[in-house]
Amino acid sequence: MPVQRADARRNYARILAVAEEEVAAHGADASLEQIARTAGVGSATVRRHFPSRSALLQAVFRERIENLCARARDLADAADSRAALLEWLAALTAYAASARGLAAVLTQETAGDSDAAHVDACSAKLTGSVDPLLRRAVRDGAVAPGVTVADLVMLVTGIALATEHHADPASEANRLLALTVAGVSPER
Amino acid sequence: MPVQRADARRNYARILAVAEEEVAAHGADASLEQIARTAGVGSATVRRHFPSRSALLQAVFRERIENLCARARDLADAADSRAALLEWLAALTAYAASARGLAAVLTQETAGDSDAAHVDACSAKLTGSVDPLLRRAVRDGAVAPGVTVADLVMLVTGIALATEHHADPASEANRLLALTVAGVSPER
DNA sequence: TTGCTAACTGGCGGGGTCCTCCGTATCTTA
DNA sequence: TAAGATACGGAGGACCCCGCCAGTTAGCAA
Repeated sequence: MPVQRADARRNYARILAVAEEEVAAHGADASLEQIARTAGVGSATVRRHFPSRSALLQAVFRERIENLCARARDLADAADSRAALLEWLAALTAYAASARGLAAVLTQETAGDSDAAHVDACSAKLTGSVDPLLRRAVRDGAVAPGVTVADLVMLVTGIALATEHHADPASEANRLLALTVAGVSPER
Repeated sequence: MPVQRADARRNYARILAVAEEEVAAHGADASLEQIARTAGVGSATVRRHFPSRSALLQAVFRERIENLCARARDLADAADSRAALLEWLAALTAYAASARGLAAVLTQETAGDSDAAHVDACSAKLTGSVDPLLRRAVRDGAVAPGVTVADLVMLVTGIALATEHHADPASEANRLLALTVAGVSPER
């Protein structure tokens, strides 16, 4: 691949910018057609750059995911491993609850769907960055062994999905996260 | 309304039966058009009996919901209130994970959506039946006060939604439920 | 039994989306 | 600047949801 053509790069950027707004406004099932129209390109061009809907969503949320990864790395050597993990979970929850569609991407991803072959899969990055955080928490006895990053991500995205239609998603998601962390009915 | 006409009742039943299969096969966003075709009625007839998609889903899952309610009532005076609640949660999880679409209905419902005016809203029934169970668990100190049935339902439906695309939804949902019950990182 | 009437029905058309194909415009490189 | 590779976008097919409307039918009354 002898580098991408200049106009292709331009269009890619345009589409991505429009898609961000559109997804923010209409959630994960925003109209690709509408995005193409607003971006002033043909619908085929959108499909060319983003073969599937989830590919587009992935690109849209890439930056946010990166932020979360960076956050995880920052927290990796905090004094209190449990607090660090919880803080990160809160951040993830806030993102997932506010950015409609992020949860949808992560569920498909985490579930190991069709185009998981996509190199820079969001969840893969997340897993890589958060794993140290989780490992420390497990080592310190704050989290039961056997719990994986994927588990945590699924729980949070589940919460985000379930609260999506709620009146106040963010605060409800927080409530549920707290409940999940503390346990609905822990032994003893 | 001088009672429903006989043919209307017949069609209602036909549509419902077909819808059950179709939803089981294609999840919550099965094609209404397809349902109409298979049932041998016009698409308008489907719409007439079930004004919204969620109305149809509600009807489809009404029976299952009733089962869950009955289960809750049976468990209401079990010896161990905690075990009873957990057993019920497991049942709910199993239902939500196996019946694609049930989770979707419950999330919309629990979130207090548009047509919540619908008299026999699924979640309303659930709440009514399960509340005693939860109250006892709270009284016995197994569950923190302030936790509502809606919270529990949202958690479980969230888990179901998040695991929907997973390879083995049922077992994964179970894992996550156990984790949620025990707490990801309970204090002490 | 025989109308009558209101409830019920099904098809049609409009608007929208997704997806694919293919002739054409544009960029890159020599 | 000319040739070739690359990307573009519109047309068209398939599907779906939705509202409307004229025809049909079930159930009530005489």
